[in-house]
This record gives sequence, structure tokens and C-alpha cells, in this order.
Amino acid sequence: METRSIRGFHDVLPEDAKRWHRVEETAKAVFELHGFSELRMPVLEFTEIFARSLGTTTDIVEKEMYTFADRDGSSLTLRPEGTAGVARSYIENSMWAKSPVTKIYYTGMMFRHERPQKGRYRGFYQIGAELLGPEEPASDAELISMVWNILEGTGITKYLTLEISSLGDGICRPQYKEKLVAFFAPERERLCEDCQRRLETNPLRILDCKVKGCSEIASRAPRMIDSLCADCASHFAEVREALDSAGVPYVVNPGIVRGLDYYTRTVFEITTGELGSQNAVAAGGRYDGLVEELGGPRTPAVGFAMGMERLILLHQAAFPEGFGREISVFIAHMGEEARKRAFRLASELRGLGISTEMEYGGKSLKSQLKRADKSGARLTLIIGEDEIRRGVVKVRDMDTGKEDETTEINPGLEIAGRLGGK
RNA sequence: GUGGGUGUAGCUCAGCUUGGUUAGAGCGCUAGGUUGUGGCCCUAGAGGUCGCGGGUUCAAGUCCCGUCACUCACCCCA
Repeated sequence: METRSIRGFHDVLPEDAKRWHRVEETAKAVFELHGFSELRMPVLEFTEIFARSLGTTTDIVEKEMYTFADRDGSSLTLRPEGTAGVARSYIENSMWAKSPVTKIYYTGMMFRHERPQKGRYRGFYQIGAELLGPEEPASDAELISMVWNILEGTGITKYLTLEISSLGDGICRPQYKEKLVAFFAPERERLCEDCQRRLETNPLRILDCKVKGCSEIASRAPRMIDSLCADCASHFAEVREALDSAGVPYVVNPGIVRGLDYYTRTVFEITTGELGSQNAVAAGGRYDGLVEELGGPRTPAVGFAMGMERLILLHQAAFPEGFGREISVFIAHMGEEARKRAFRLASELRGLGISTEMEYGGKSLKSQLKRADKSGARLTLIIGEDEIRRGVVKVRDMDTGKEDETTEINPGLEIAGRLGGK
């Protein structure tokens, strides 16, 4: 057999885990500040949930989902994103009936069958949040500033740009789409092959085509934000005003397009130039029609998701010094009697809340100290025959190399005191 | 799905152009230099199906073909 992980899937190794914890804890702390609670969801849903939510012609649904038949023949899919599952749970658990405002965050692995590359995996972690119920621009602004605060808390905003736009609603977006098709139709022959296809499937996509000829034509095309209906226009203006007052730095980018069909009105992206062609670190927006589309009551909502692996890459760039593990105390010992005493002492210290490691076997003191050094221990306790006989424990400060002894028979508390005093 | 690059020690890589004895380095690991003392230094050691399969050749890590994987880019996205 081949001992390897599946293509596009990867391990987060122990030496990197601390960095992940740091980022996750920062996000959770900010969520709590805004009154969001965690929702833990299944990784599998009926395929229908995603097909209905994301739109049947989107890339994700058309070719990127891990879909398979359950034993009874029903079609299941490993979640490619989190929002659809939240919406399903919101409806299934009647959350709308419990409160006019529901604030949820989630974290976990998502699955998309794409070609892997830097910052892009088939199994990847996202952290996201959804604010369901309110329609008012203040809720868009709160969610966006919350995202920005998380990224600020992790110390990586120097790499980031926040871009916002509005996609309009069920009234003005179809009208705009027609305008756009009318604009591109005469230019059809000059568009690239993909865009000629997009003209039928998703004309908005032409706007962010990277082919030179297309982007040139697109730059003259009518813009969604100029075509918003009165309600959408004032909504967008109020979101911007609220962000201004919160001091969140953003730029309006009318070219933002969504790969998912459920978005309406406000959309935003947080991008970086540090990750090769994967420039999106977080993205989200308003989706006023989704809950209803899935069979729930009409429920406006805003949400976002960010890619953990991409966040981690930026965090590594910002803080390259490493986030290794650290321990307070290492216990080295020589001799059978000393080993038993070391084990008891380790238990005692851990009981006092002091992180402690010890040598298990009978290695030389030199090699034990080497291991102590690598463990990052601040103090190494040395117990040998001499110490046993005299009822003491030698204490070596690993920064200064200075040594002395505890005088007490039971040295745990004294050691705790020394660590606390430093 | 399409194109480029790369697969040699645990890790990062040299060697391939121009085929030729036992395939190297740095880091890491183990031990010694100190009867019980880490980091720096010195010495020694362990560790390799040269991705896999086939072909050419007296001879292949090196050349050719295939294949798989990784990677970057396109596409799309977090």
C-alpha cells in the first residue's frame, strides 16, 4: 500500500498547531465580542442543499463537489462551504422563531475537488459567521468590521485590502444583467472563448476576466453600482457610512463578482498579493433570498468565510520566528530511585499547573539536558544518587546556567514559586 | 480539465549538460570529546528501492519513453 494522504489533503503538523490555535482563538474571541455562538454542523449534507443554495450552474456545483450515493441511494455531498449548512440548520431547528436575530459562527473542513496549488486545497479549513434576521445596513457593517477586527487581531492587515461592492437585489440585478448582455452582444466576436460562453451562462463573470481584450471592453461596460435601484443604492450608501464611522478601511470595487448565486446587495472580499494567484483571504456578503429558497421563511442575512490555510500563510509571513511548544520544567534523573522520584515530582508539578516533562529511560545526563534544552524548559531539575541521599533536588536555570538546590523535602511548591517570580 | 517546472538521506539541495569504481554536502538525529551538566566548537556514526515501470548501452542517478506524485500558473475560489 501507499502511505500517503489523498491529493489535495494535508496534515497540520504539531509544530504548526500553536499558530493555528492563535488564529482560531483570535477569531473566536472577536465572535464572542459580537455575541456570536458556535454552530457545529455535519460535514455531509444532501446534495440538494448545496445545489439549491449555490446555484446549479456554478463551478462548485458543476464540477468541484465530492458527491456520492448513500446506501439507500440518496445523493450526499461533502460540504464545499458552510453557509448552506447553516441555512439548513437555521430552518430545521426553527431558529427564526426563537429570536429575530441569529448570530452563528462555525469552523471546520470544507471539500472542493479542484486542482491543488499554493493556498488551495481539496480539503481546507474555513472559519465563517452568519448573521441572520436583520436586513438593515448596520448588520452588514457589523459583520464586515468584525471580519476586519479578526484579521487585525492576528496582525496581518498590512498584507490585506478590503473591497466592497453591491450586487443589487432581485429587481435591479436582472435589469442590470440585461443591460450588460446588451452591451457585450455587439462585441461578442472580440471576447475570449470563455467569455463568449459566459455571455450566456453568467455575463457578470466577464467583468473580472483577466484576458486583456476582455478587460478592456469590460472597463467600458455599465457598472452594477451605477445601476442599483433606489433601495439598494441607499442600503449600500449606509453600509459605507457605517464602515467609515467604525474606522474600517475599504475600497469600493465595482468589479467584485461572486461565484455563488445566493448573494444579493452587499458583497466584500479581503485580498492579498502575498499568496500567488490565490488572492482571496476572506469573502462574504448578503444573501437575503437563501433561507426562503431552501424552504424557510423569508430571512435576510449576511455572512462571510475565511480560509484558514491562507490566513496561516500570511501569519507565517508576519511572524516567521516560529510558534514552538514551550515547557516550564524538565526533570532529568539518574538511577532507579531517582527515576521514581522524578515521576512523582512531575505529577506533583503538573498538579500545580506547571507544564513538566521528564526523561523516561536511563540516558546520560548530557543527553537529558540536550532534550531539556530542546523542550524549551526554563528550569531543569536534576535528581541523582547524591540528591536522593541528601533529600534535595538540583535546580538548573536554563537561561543562565546557574544551579542551586531546593532545601525542602517536597520541592514542588518552591519550584512553582520560582517560576512565578520570573 | 489545460500548460510549465520538479522528484536523489528525516529536511533543504548538489551531482544529470558531456553515462564509467564504494552517490555527496549542509541542517537534523545518535554517540564521544566531560565518573553527573544543554546551547558554541571538534570528532565519529547511523540513515538512500536516486518516485515507479520499461527501453538504449559493456555500463544509467545521469540518455529515451511511459506512468505516478508534488509544485506553479490558467480556470475558479477561502
